Amino acid sequence: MKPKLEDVAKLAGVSKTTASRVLNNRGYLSEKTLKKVHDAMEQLNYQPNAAARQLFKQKTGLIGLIFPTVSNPFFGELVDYLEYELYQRQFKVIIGNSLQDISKETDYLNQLLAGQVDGLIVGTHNQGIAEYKYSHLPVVAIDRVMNSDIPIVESDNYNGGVLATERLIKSGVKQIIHTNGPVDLETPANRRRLAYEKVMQDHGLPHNTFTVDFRLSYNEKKEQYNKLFDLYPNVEAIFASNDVDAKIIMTIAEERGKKIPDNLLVVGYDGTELMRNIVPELTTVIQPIEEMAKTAVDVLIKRISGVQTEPEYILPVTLWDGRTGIK
Amino acid sequence: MKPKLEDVAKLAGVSKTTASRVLNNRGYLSEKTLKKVHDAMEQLNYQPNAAARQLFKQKTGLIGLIFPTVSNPFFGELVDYLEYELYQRQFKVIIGNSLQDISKETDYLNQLLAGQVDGLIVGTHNQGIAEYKYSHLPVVAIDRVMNSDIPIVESDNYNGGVLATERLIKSGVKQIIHTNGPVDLETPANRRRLAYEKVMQDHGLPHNTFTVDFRLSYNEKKEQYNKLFDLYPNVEAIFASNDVDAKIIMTIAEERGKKIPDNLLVVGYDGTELMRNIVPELTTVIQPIEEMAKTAVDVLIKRISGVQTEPEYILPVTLWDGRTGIK
DNA sequence: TTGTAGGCGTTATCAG
DNA sequence: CTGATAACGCCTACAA
Repeated sequence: MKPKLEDVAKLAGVSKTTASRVLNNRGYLSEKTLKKVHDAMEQLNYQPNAAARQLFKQKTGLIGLIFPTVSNPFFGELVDYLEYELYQRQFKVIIGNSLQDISKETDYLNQLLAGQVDGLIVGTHNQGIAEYKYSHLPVVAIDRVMNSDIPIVESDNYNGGVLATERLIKSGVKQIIHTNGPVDLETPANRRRLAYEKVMQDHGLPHNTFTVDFRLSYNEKKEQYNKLFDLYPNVEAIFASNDVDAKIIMTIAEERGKKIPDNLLVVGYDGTELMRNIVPELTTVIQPIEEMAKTAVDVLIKRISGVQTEPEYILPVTLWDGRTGIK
Repeated sequence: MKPKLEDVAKLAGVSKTTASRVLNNRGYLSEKTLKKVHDAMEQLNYQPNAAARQLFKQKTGLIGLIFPTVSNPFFGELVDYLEYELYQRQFKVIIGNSLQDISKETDYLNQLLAGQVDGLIVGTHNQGIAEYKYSHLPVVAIDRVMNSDIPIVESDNYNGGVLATERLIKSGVKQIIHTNGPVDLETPANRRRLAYEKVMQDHGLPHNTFTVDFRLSYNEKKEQYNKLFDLYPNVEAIFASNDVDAKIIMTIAEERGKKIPDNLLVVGYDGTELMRNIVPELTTVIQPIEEMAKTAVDVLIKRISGVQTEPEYILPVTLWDGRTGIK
């Protein structure tokens, strides 16, 4: 059905080898055969078979991206930039969203490690993935601690925590709550919490972190955040773990009669282009998503080519100073 | 470096054939060899080579997804569901974001048509893609007209347009503007415009559609929407082409001193989970994203198995009745 | 400048 | 129950 190189060769009246040479511009070809072969390829609408090439070359031209879900704006934008950067370097991208299933990450890994991809960029929240160890596949982690062999690209979470907390303290509020994922997850995002705690302590203020699992549905999250307000009725400010949650918190606060920023200050985290454009009033910490993507791809390509890389790449964050973080 | 089946066979003291049988649970195996081979596989941490399999089987287990960008919540959620559905059926997913480049779509296509994938789900906004014709690859389009051979999965855009327009008219406003992409793009989304025009006419009201290209950056879009207000200073309501733009319009309106909903009604389109949760006040038309993804995958699988399919699948929309659409 | 032959790793057919 | 062999489509020594 689908033409192969041999068909092209036959039609052009040459050997497979010659046809292959034309296909890859290798060696010396006479103008005449060049044209013959090109014509034949066109006529048959020939496309070289990817699997055969991969088998021979021992590389696939594919990179696997494993992230919780592209329906979250942060990961959506990150994956978008990653795909863009990789495309520039002739790589295509296989994506796996691992949020729903804990087993799915492992499953993806096992399959991808089967020589299905030339490298992996990972930013999942699941844990205990021993599989990474067993592979010699180049891997880069984004905002996620895997193991000592795997380089991490991350934004400056500690400084982000400092910026957010200090912004809130400046308005003179005392009761500032931080929301974050489970502590036991070994992620650089935990440094935001450390920064928050340190800054609060330095100012002689009490710190309280309210834990909410990433994986919860929107309704479950709303329930949790309602509990936050029940638990801390006098809360004056919230430093949320991400912008989506920050906005949900704002809505709940308003439902409960709290005006923002008068009765409650809110600072988010991530600062995606989307959120900055549709909720510009939200004060937030901007992660340099494009830079993170670029760096991750650079590092991965280096690893693929066997070049040495650093264990950690920390990129600077900035504060988006909206109306919700100051009064 | 990486062990192959032959290494496993050698270690287990059997032939490649037997090892392959164990790997695929095919035919009769004695308990003893079964164990031997399994042990060997474990010991070597064997992973079958994907390219070799693909070459032999003539299928890749991959589906290509070509969409404008996953950083838009609608496409993000859609891709998320598509990936989920396809994973359930043992397919992995290659994604291509074609928004930035016009040539990128063509490029992706050509590469993917090279037997790199077993099927394609397409939802781009670019046009004039002749390549689809030349391939016998199973393709399904989402909300996009390709050519007569390619089935379309879409939500009921016409009814969506009716719901949105009628919602606005109910509040007694007269000057209702609709925003949409370029008319010349042959997309089912144009039916929203038709519905809007028809409903307005039926009510004896004037209709005006304001064209804004999808591909514009956020800043360019803001500029455009500012022009909208300059052009129609007395606008009373806007039926926007999507929720993100609707929210941007709301922000601009408020900057210009218009209170919503008192001085301006706004209805969006898409109704993603994200937007319904972070901007619940926005009245919008909900596209059944999950159903669309399921249907698209069903149809694609049918096509791959050579089963006949309908030319068009239209799924019902619903109205999300927020505070911005009524006064 | 062009052709022949063998191999990339897997699976299926056909004997045994 | 198990093993040899050919084939999937492409690419590159090596020969001519």
